[in-house]
Amino acid sequence: MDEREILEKLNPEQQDAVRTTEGPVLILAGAGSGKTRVLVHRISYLINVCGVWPGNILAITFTNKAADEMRSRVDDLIGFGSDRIWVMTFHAACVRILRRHAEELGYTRYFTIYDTDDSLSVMKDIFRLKKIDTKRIKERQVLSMISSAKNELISPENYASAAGKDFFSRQVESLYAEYQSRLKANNAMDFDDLIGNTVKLFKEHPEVLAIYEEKFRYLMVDEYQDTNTAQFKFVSLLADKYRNLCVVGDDDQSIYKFRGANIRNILNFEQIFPESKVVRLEQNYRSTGNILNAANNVIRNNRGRKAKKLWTENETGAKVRFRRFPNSFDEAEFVADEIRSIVREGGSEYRDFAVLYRTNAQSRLFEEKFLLMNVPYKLVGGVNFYARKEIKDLLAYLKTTANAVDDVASTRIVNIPKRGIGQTTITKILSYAADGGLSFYEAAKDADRIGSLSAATVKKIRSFTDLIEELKEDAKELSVSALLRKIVEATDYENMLREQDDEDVVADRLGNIEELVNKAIQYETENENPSLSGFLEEVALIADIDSVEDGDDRVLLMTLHSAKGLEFPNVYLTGMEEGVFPGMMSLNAESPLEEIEEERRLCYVGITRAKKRLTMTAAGERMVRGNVERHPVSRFVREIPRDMLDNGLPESGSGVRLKAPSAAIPGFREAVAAPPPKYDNPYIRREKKEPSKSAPKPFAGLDYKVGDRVRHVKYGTGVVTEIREGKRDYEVTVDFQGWGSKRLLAAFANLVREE
DNA sequence: CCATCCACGTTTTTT
DNA sequence: ACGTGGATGG
Repeated sequence: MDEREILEKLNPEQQDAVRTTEGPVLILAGAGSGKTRVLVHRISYLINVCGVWPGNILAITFTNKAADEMRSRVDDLIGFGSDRIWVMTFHAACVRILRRHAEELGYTRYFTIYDTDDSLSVMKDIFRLKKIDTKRIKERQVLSMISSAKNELISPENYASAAGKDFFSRQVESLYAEYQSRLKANNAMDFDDLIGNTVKLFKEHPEVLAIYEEKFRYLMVDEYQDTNTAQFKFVSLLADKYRNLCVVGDDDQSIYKFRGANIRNILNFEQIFPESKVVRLEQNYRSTGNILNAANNVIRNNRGRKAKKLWTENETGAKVRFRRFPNSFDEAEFVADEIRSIVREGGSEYRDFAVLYRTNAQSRLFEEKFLLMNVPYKLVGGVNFYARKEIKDLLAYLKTTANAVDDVASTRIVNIPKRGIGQTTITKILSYAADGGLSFYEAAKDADRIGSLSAATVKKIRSFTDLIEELKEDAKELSVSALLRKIVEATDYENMLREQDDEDVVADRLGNIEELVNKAIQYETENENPSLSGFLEEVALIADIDSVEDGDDRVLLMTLHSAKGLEFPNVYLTGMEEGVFPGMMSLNAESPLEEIEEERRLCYVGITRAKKRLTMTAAGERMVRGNVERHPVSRFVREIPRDMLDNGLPESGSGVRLKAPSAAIPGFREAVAAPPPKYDNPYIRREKKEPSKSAPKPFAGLDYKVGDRVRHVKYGTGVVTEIREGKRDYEVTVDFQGWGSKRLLAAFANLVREE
């Protein structure tokens, strides 16, 4: 592939970005402006035109999915030698470096990676030991402070000087120190350590840094706006010598401040690298004109951003739609129902749709309606697959087998299945371990030397250590998947599940286990030298979004955060309400202005996911943590000029004809026409009136009313308890004898009034 | 040591 | 509404 071929499919700015190979480059890439395309072509240009050796290139992303995508596009474009390029996430790259140099930092190369759950159990242990009252500080709170410190490269030693000398900071400081020493004793690193320890390695061992700065002469960082201080340091250390650092990002899509992302990394790039060149990619190839306009109108309300304006040559397309429903059930039903009808009409597939929301908790309603309406969906996020109990149990067995020093893993499973080893015994073993400088597992093997344990208890412990010893032997010959099967069998895991869970839960968990075995098999076939620790590593760094495959035809349900980097023909942006999105946390924050700007960027990300059609929805009422809340329409909706929105109000000659006046339900569909918002108090309840339930009045087109007895073909007879106006039909709630309360759509239910 | 029941707090977002 | 963790009793 020659220069002309590489450049011919790129616009002038993209070409500029690709051809600027030397020195620091900042590529400001708006949403949908083809930044992955630029990165991939730039790699190809480096190799084919500049003659760079593929092994000298490091391309960093945040998610495995992004890395996989870039890898496969690079493979397609380059072919030979492309496997020598490092295309991976920050975490994966750091792990790879750390494995090689773990000894320099006092770890072994078999160190384990702790997820947040593991960190939590370590911290709980520390709290127990130090007898800290969880009423005053919570483990999670301390962990998040530690995490922020690590993101800023603040070590336990200099924590106090950074945070202050008050009692609280002192306490966190000592907890941080204790936490860190435990991780080290367990030969474990948490996510933040992976970055932080690599930076530490580079700083303390210049000879190691020399290897990698020599190796990675060309660095590329995707989603640069999301880098934190530690990641920035990692990159700048590597780039310091040759200065061929190309970062790609969009300050308007910075949405990870909460986990330490430092937006100044991108805003100040030109100050930090004065000789840098800036390339702006502002042509959008993804969305229609209307969608892009909406996005521009929302994001322009933010201060402190790099000036830019996306434009497109794409068609204007349909107006962005906004619909407001009486409650969140109706909202979910509308979305499910509409997707189903559109797909049934033909021309679209389920995979063309995504439903986005602010928090994972909002997914449930959609799941229920989708299930009910037989719309295939895939839920992304929520409880991570690898965070499920059964998976963590089995992984803990694997971890104990691979790295017997990992106390978190071994204490987790010492009594799974029940072996009669309780907290008291564990504490005794742990204190023996502490005295002798041993790990929990080593101490357990010495059980007969622990005076305070009875002979019966020693025997129970023996049954555990014998099993682990056996597994260690097996691990030498068996594949990971075979080892997993062996563990399931030896622990009689299936029967254990049956004893403690309901039938359907058991089926679910067994399915998950089977899936884990499949992952292992997949790992074995995809890797040249599969190993137990290799598998554990891969599994530790995986996120839920990574499992989204193009193959299956389903609607995707996910948070706005998970959606970053993806695109869909049709997008539903749901829960557009003050207090939901922007979330109440941002509204009540110390510096709401800043936080709301972050929410607005999130909204911008959401809008720009849509290619053809964007629908925003809101609910007048929704359940939040068990109680009903009423929220006004999100300010983000109002930031889109009214004439650019299709708000569903009957216009001349178009719109849905309502069977009953919409005024029957206050606030319904009136949002856009409502008076301007009062920004100072988003919680004003502007809709005080409840739909009157006292006097059941007949609804047009129905021959029954609340209180009537009706007959249903499947459920028999029941009493109508509620009738509500849905999007295109009435929603009737009926209390059936023997079936309980059911919510039905009048048109489908065919209810007949009983005399 | 274990099973069961109740109270509590929890929720942004994720590598 | 839900899950966790603590208290209680077996």
